[in-house]
Amino acid sequence: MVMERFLKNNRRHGLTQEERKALEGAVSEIKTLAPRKTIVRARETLHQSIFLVDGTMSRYIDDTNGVRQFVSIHFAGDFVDLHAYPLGVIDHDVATTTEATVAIIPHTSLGAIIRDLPEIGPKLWFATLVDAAIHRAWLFRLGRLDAVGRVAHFLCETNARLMSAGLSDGHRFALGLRQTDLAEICGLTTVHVNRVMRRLREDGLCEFRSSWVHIPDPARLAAIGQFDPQYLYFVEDAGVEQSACPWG
Amino acid sequence: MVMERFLKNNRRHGLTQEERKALEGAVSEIKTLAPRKTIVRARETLHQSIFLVDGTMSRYIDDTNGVRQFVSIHFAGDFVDLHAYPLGVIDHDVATTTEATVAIIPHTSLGAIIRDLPEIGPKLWFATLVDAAIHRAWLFRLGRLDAVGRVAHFLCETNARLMSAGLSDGHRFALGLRQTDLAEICGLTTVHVNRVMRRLREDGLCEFRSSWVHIPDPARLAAIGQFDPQYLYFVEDAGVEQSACPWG
DNA sequence: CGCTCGGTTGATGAATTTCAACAGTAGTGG
DNA sequence: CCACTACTGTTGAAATTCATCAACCGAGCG
Repeated sequence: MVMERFLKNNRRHGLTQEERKALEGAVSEIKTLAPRKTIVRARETLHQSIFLVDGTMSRYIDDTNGVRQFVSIHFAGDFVDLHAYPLGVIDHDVATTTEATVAIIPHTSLGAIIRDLPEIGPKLWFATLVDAAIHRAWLFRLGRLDAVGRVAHFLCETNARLMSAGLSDGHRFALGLRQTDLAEICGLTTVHVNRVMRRLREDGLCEFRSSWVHIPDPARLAAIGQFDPQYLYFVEDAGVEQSACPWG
Repeated sequence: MVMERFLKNNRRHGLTQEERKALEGAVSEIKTLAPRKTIVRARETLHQSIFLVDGTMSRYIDDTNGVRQFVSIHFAGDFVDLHAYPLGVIDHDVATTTEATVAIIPHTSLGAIIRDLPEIGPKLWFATLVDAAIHRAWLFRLGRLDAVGRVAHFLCETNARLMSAGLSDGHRFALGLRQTDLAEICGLTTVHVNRVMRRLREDGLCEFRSSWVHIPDPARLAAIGQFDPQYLYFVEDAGVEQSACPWG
């Protein structure tokens, strides 16, 4: 049951029972990682990828003064650095934020599975491209939203992703992030994030207390953050014609 | 010779002669597109992808007021929306910036090629993941650099990419972008980009004249933009051990 | 000539950072 | 139980960056 959440919500790219079994059979090790540890460093050549079973992890790039920019945040069910398989070398660091349970999958095993089950390759490809789509949404967030909008957008995205993983009821979820982390995600200072959080709290838009987040009115928060979950690719729009992708 | 530039600079993922021929044979149409036209809209289901033979194109997301954020810019040799093949539906708009010559490749043909030439799939996957790595660099740029740094970083990246495509000598290149475009790339206003350009000009770091860019001292500009081209994945570091990727 | 488009400049104000200090909470050891 | 420490959150004041608004310039072109 280690990978039951992987691609769970996608009709078109969901895994078959056989494919899921094969992936789980490829797990070489399951381990628990301490919180706030860097697991992989930029420029490393990787021979394995990390599937996140429980907890949260992040990917980030530090500037020359050590100021950090998160480029991704991952929850249970995410294949955190699957892109290291085709890329070989990685261009950013990977770390835990909370304590995390991870399944390690060697790239040699991945290669074997992809050869044996030709339909799984494009599904893995798809999974890495959803990460890219999320990158694009983050670009929009940083480039075009003000501080309140950025935080609101991130919280909406997180709520949507955690809902899809069964980890949010749509209004409330646990989140192992500090205000400092929000700052490093949203390209702001900690001080300013603190002011933004107060503003959201006073406006009844979001409570952020002791790692619990409560969103009374998700629609209103989404409006402020100009959030539209389409880029998360959870479900195909009903009635939309399928593309010609032979693996579709 | 339509696709000669594609993956040209990558030793590990470079195409074989046979693979290149197959891709070129899959081209259903070559056409010239007028500048500043939107070619694909977000949420469209695509049955073909665009390979850019000549000119420049962009991908962008508009906010609710129509203010634009570029998420990607493409030059000759880029497979602009190859990710539409696994994704099916696209999460952003695609447009020309200059007049552009493009080769259209139907997804059905792509599927056939990938079935026939099993080694090409991972190379295409790789190409889409380099785009994702560039997205991450853009996130760093928007999140952690000030206005001067952002513009400097973008110009360094563009110089590096155009050099790799044989379109820059390392100091000078043509660029069909206005200051307004730089603003939409860097998350700034046009007015502020103008002031940044003046500053760079006065400091002898960059001339930006009538679509020509001149960079007298790329190293100094790179320092200001904290630019490190590793994320472009042009060449593998010599001596770095290869990953276990069976397609490597 | 007058139009349009892209670039340029100045004045002003708002958003955000910076620096600095302090508060609350939990853990730890005496 | 208290003192001490460490960590996260909170607040204030000042400085800075960047956006906004408005005007003008200069080249290209009908």
